[in-house]
Amino acid sequence: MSSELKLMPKQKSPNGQPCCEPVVYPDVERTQAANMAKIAKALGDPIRLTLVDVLRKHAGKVCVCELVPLFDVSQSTLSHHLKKLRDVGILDSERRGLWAYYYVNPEELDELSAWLSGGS
Amino acid sequence: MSSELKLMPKQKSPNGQPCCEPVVYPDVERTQAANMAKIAKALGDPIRLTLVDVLRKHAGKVCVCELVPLFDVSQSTLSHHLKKLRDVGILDSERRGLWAYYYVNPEELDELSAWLSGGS
DNA sequence: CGTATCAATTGACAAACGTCGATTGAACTG
DNA sequence: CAGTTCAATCGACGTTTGTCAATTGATACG
Repeated sequence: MSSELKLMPKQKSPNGQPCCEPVVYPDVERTQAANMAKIAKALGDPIRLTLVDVLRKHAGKVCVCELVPLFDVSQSTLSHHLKKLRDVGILDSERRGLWAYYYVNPEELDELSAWLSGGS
Repeated sequence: MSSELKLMPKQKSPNGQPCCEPVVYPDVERTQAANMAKIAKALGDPIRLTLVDVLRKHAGKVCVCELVPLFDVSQSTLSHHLKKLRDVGILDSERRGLWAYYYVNPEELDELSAWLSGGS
């Protein structure tokens, strides 16, 4: 987990032909890249991606007790995945009595979404 | 790494109030979710995300020898990241003599991109 | 031929991950 | 109060990850 950037290739030419013409450089900032990678990583599990999908489509806040039976994993495992999504900011939660309700923070997906859509 | 889906919460009501009104269910198919999670996971590292960014912006095929000096990691580590991106189909490569050239398979990002953009 | 260069592979290692069962803590019920 | 229920946390486990140095394989040069 790092991504320090340098610049400029060396491009030795054995027979005179260069390996390539133009010099290449990154276009996203290091901090942008790190943030988007963090979001992508959180989405990089089928259960977590499905959780985000369910919560996004639902638009309201959804009780954990409704989410657990959707998956074939234990309650503690699902809680772990919810925590992971909350840790990176994709989800937020709210407690009401015994129950906990989760919902999506849509803005948190915007940067990655924009980048993926080809826009710089 | 699994994500088997069931259906229907149980929704016991201690005092008569249900924990929530509507029943929730996943909207993406299991195989879609698995595929998108695979792509997201591959993008879940700052170096790999930056590699995709560089190659996407560049539009032509880029020599590995130009990519290595952009990052503060060893040549073998970068090769490992490139392989990972190629394994999930985001990148393809082509050998010309001593050099190897990588380029983006843009369609491979479309499904995740569309999902992230709010479209089902 | 022997040497040099680029990129992929191997082997090692610590860190992070996904999963579970068991426990804990909080809040409601009777 | 004692008992129940929901969700979070803990402790353990096997697997995967990111990294490096060293090696290998392929190709080019003299």
